[in-house]
Order: sequence, then C-alpha cells, then structure tokens
Amino acid sequence: MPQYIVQDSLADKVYNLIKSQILSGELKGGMVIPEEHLAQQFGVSRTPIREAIRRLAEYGLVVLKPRSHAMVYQFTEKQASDTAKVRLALELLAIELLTPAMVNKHITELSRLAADCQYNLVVGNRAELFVKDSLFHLELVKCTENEALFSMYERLDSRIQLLRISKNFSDELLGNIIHQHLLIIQSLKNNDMQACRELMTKHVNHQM
Amino acid sequence: MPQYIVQDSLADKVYNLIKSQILSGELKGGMVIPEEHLAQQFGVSRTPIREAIRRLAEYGLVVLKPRSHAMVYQFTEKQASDTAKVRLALELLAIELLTPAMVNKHITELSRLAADCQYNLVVGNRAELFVKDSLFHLELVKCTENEALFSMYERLDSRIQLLRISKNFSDELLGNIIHQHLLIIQSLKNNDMQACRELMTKHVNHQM
DNA sequence: GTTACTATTCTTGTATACTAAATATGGAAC
DNA sequence: GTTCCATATTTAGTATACAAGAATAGTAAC
Repeated sequence: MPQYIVQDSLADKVYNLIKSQILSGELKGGMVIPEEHLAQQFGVSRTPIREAIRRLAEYGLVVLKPRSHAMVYQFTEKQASDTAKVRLALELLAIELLTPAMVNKHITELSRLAADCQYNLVVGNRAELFVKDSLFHLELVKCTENEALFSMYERLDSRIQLLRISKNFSDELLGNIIHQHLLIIQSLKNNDMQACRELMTKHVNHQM
Repeated sequence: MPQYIVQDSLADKVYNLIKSQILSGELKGGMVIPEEHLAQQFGVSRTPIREAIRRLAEYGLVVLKPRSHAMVYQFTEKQASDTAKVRLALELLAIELLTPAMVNKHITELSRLAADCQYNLVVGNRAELFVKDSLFHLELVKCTENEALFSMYERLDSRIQLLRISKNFSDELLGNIIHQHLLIIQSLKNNDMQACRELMTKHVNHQM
C-alpha cells in the first residue's frame, strides 16, 4: 500500500517559505539572498537552500547571477507592461471557458475573497489586501478547471504580486480596483460574459 | 571590469542536455530518470544532476515523486486539450501584438523554418521536423518582442513538444499542418491579421 | 497459488568538506 | 586623493559521505 501522506522535504519547506516571503513583500524586489544566511536562518545546510533558490529562479521569482548572488526578481517598466498583456489574455481566456455551473461552484469563495479585499483596504493592511487580490484572480482562473491555464496564470500572478507590492497605488485608485471585483462577480452571476470581459479588461489595465 | 563571459555550471550543462533529450524525443514521456544513472552518464556527481532535475520539474518537463523517482512529464488527454487552449490564446495574443515592422524583421527566418519543416517531412525525419515546427512558433512569438509572453510560451511549447512526439500523426495530417505555416506566413506578408488569426486557430486545433 | 510480513537493497534527501571564482580590502604608486 | 594591483575573504559550485524512506525480494502462513 502506497504512502499517501508524504512529508515535505526541507527543500520544499524552504521553497514555500521564501516564496511566501516574496509574495507577502517581506523580501522585496532586488534584495540579495545569500545561501549561507538562509541556511542559518532556517537551521539547515546549504543543500536544500540551494535547491529552493534554484527552483524559485526557474519559477521566475528569483534571478541568479552565476557564481555570485541570487536576488528577488524586479520588473522593468517594459516587462511590467508586457506581463499585463499576457495576464489579460489569460484572464479573458478564463472568462471564455467559464460555464454557469463552474461559476456557481466558486461564487461564494469569490465573494468572500472580494470582501476580504475590501476589509483589508479599510483596515489599511495592504500586504494582506494584495494577497487576497491575488487569490481572487487565482480563484477565478481555478473555476475553469483547466490545469494548464491555472499553472501558467499562477506563475504570472506571482510576478504580478511583485508589481502590486512595489507600485504605490493611491487609496482612491486601489478602492476603485477593489470595487471592480464586485462588478465582475455581479456580471458572472448575471452570466453576462461580454460585460465580464470588458470589466476585466478595464480592471487589468487600471493596474498598469 | 566585470567578467562578461561566464562559464556554464555543470548543473546548467546537465539541465540543457536533459532538456534537449526530452524535447528531441530521446527521453520519452513517462520514462524514469534516476540521478545516479545520469551522474555516471555525464561523469559528474549527483549534486548538479539533482539541481538540473529539480529545475526541470519546476519548468514542467519532469515530474517528481517524493523520496522516489523522477520521470519525464506525460500528458493526460484532458491536460493536452487544456494546454492547446492556452497555447491558442497565447499565439493569438502574439498575432495581436505583431506590427508589420516586427514581421519584416523575422519573415526570412520564419520562411526558413517553415521550409525546414517541409524538408524534414519529405525526408521523413520526424524528430527534426518537430524541433523545427516548435522553432517556427517560438520565432513567431519572439517577433512580438514581449519577453513575458515569450517565456510563458516557451514553457508551454516545451510540453507541447512532448505531445507532438507522442501523437502518431498521419503523413497526410502532418503535411497539412506543415503547409499551414506557409499560409500563415503569407497572411503576415499581406498584413491580413484577421486571416492570420483564423489560420492559427485552425492550425492549433488540427493538432489536438 | 496467493497473501502478508520481514529483511534487504536501492534511491533519494541532507550535511559537510573542499574547490574555485567573485568581491572586498589594503597598500603602493602616482 | 585617486588609481591600480595584489592579497585576503567571502560565497557559490561540486564531490562525497551518510541518513532515511521507498521499492523489492524472499519467506512463511494460509
């Protein structure tokens, strides 16, 4: 009988930890991350640290300078705008693939995440707001039950998270953006996919 | 003065080697790849091998079973069709972004690759045909000068290459598919983007 | 012959030690 | 004070050794 519960390796744990530190803004774009430092911080040898960093580099959240250091990925303006275009294409594909049944299954969770965004905006907790914003869009894509799309979008969204963190959105703009989630949800409930596409296009372009 | 020429690490070399072995069909979907075996094959220790395999797993060409073995990624039918949808969306985005100037700059290379495809079809060298087919589409996406799109598409195309290899296309269908490259090039030359989109849609859907 | 258990073997996971390249330091020349 | 070079130091790259879990084989019970 196979073992269904497999313990994460140290490398897995470190990978997830660094990833979440990057996505929460604790580690900011451009910051250098020396292997030895992390090894001591986590109390493990360099081997699993190296593995985690290399994987994160392959994932696209870390940039390696050979024989030198690793640092957190940082966008140029051009890359940010390029990424937004791909993001929009993928989100529009997601909307294309959505059926009413899929929407129904996830609408509660979507509403909850949208509400979380609003709550964190009011409370002024931007780090958490961005995390929830990210989750909202991930949930929308997850609705489609298209694994390939989801994994692609997840990669892209991770990088976009770096943008959300680094951009200094005004409270007003941020309020607008977060409010659009509600409109998107409404259009989904109405099964008005044309409206949904338009809203999403506006939504993504607002954040560039 | 900084050093501009940096030697690839062993891990980099192994990574590229395994990748090309997978993309050329030498290593087929589902095949198990033990670390020690590769280490002996390449005459290096397990350390760089591990790094390469882990990176390939993150890239999506290898699947890891924890504490057990690594194997080459293999599509299920559902995943294949899911992937094709994402692929089409990205290729259509590429066409959307193309300007006549971009097309002009790459049209010679595109034509060469399309010709290479036809040549390898005639000669009956399918492995090489698939490599060239892949390069044709990569070149088209590269035209757009959108890094984010290119790197996403590259990842996706790597997996699609596994499909091209595993599917047993008839000579006739393959001839059709390859011929469509010429039509796509012609539509680009004519700057008839509507036709290009339609051709690409047909082209991608033919291969599902 | 089949099943279940145990022992062995094999492979991965991790730590450590060593090598080598890049960066930092410090002093000499101007 | 600045520039350049030599040296020292730090950090990444690789090999190796060992630990631990998974696969396998072999044996006993039914």
